[in-house]
Formats: sequence, C-alpha cells, structure tokens
Amino acid sequence: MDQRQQARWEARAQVLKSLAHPSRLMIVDELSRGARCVAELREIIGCDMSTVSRHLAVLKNAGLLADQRQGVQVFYFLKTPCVLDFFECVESVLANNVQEKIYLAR
Amino acid sequence: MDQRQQARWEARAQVLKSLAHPSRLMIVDELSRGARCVAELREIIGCDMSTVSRHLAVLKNAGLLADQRQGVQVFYFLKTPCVLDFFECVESVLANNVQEKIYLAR
DNA sequence: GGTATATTTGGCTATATTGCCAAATAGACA
DNA sequence: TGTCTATTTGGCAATATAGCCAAATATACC
Repeated sequence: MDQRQQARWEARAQVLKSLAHPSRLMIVDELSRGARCVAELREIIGCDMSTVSRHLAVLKNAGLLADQRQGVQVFYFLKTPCVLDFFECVESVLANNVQEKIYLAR
Repeated sequence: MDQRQQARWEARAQVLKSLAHPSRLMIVDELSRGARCVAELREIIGCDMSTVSRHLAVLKNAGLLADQRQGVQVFYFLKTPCVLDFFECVESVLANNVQEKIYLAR
C-alpha cells in the first residue's frame, strides 16, 4: 500500500472519527437547525462546557464546522451540511439490525 | 436528556465509530466491489490476519457487513451499500479543507 | 481418527480518547 | 484599568481501541 494512499484513508477516517461520538452527533444535529453558541450546546448535551468546547474543536478540526465570534460568544455552524445525509443511512442500518433481532428472536 | 434518546445517539455513534478507522474504510471500499474472504482483505490491508478479523467483527457487529462461510473460507460482504454514499461527502469535506489551506497560505 | 488450511479468540501492551477541574484567554463595559 | 461573562486550554485519571503473538476453533480431505 502506497504511502500517499494510506494518508488518504487516514484523512477520510479522521472525518468519520470526528462524527463517531454521541455528543458530537447531537451537536451536528442541533447545528442542522442553525448556528449555536457553546453555552446553548452545553444545555442540550449536558456535560461540562470544557468538554463541549473540545468536541467542537474536534468537529472544527475535521472541517465539519466553522465558528464566528460575536462579542463574548462563539457561534458554531455546519460547514458541510451533506453530513446530515449520514443520519438517514445510519437509521436504515439500525432499523435493519432491529429487524434481524426480531427475526432471530422467533 | 431522556435515557432512551441517549441510547439512540449512542447506537448511531456506534455505526459511525465502526467506520472511523482507515483499515475499516479500506475494507468497506474493497467490499463495494464484491464479497471477499479474510485472506484477500489481509493482502490489501497488510496487517496481521487476526487484526483484519477483528476489524471485520467490528463492522459486522455494527450491522454493516454479513458473512457467509464457504468451506474453509469466510466471505464478507456489504449489507447496507448506502454507507458508500459517505465517501462522497467525506471527499467534499476534505476537498474543502484543502481549498482553505491553499487560501490561507497566500 | 489425523493433518492441513482459514479464521477467530485470549491475553497482553501501547496508544488514543474522554471528561472533569482549575487556570488561562478574549472580549464587553464601567 | 478592573471586572464580568463566555470560551478555551493544561493537566490528569479513567476508559476504550488497536495490533501483535499464540492458542483455539472450524472445515476439508485423506
């Protein structure tokens, strides 16, 4: 495997890794309805603000979010709304899994 | 946050987490071209077969793959090809990131 | 049964991720 | 300048993930 190809797969994994956490999914979902500041997201996620800030940094670093300071607050927003399409597929995978469980339980 | 809602986000994250690794992305990509046995995937990924087997278990457990034994070999295949749509969005995120780097470098 | 091949699993170490607290930073405003 | 509020960062402990080797399992075939 080529070194350059390897790097490409790692970059792709990095993007998905940034989404691979329940709190970060919740953040993306919330931001799909508009820009939010850190305190607002903290309310929804319900953990320490420093933790939210780190989650936001992960998503921003992956290139999924951008931020804009407004006075003393920092608003985050989705940069690439196509990530929302992921939800649909994820739901179908989960629905599929449930179906199988039901089937196997008979 | 509701206990049940929390569990839903964790289930969703589980699916994305299963994709959040370069080797597992390579596996999904390869399987998009047809079923493959573990040894074939090992060739492509280039690590210990036991490691490949564990990666496959992660993807299977998330509901993305299924397997079928044929004699002494086990063939894995994609159960929900919609995950391939992820690649397109991930590429656009990465392309976006590169653009910005170029822009900022001026 | 016994041997050979393909795959999975146990056990371990190394590394990465997560989340909190406390401290630092950044802007607003008196 | 000093103070207040919002956010980020340093540092740490707990937990999860990754990867290897060796051993176990499963199937084919003699």
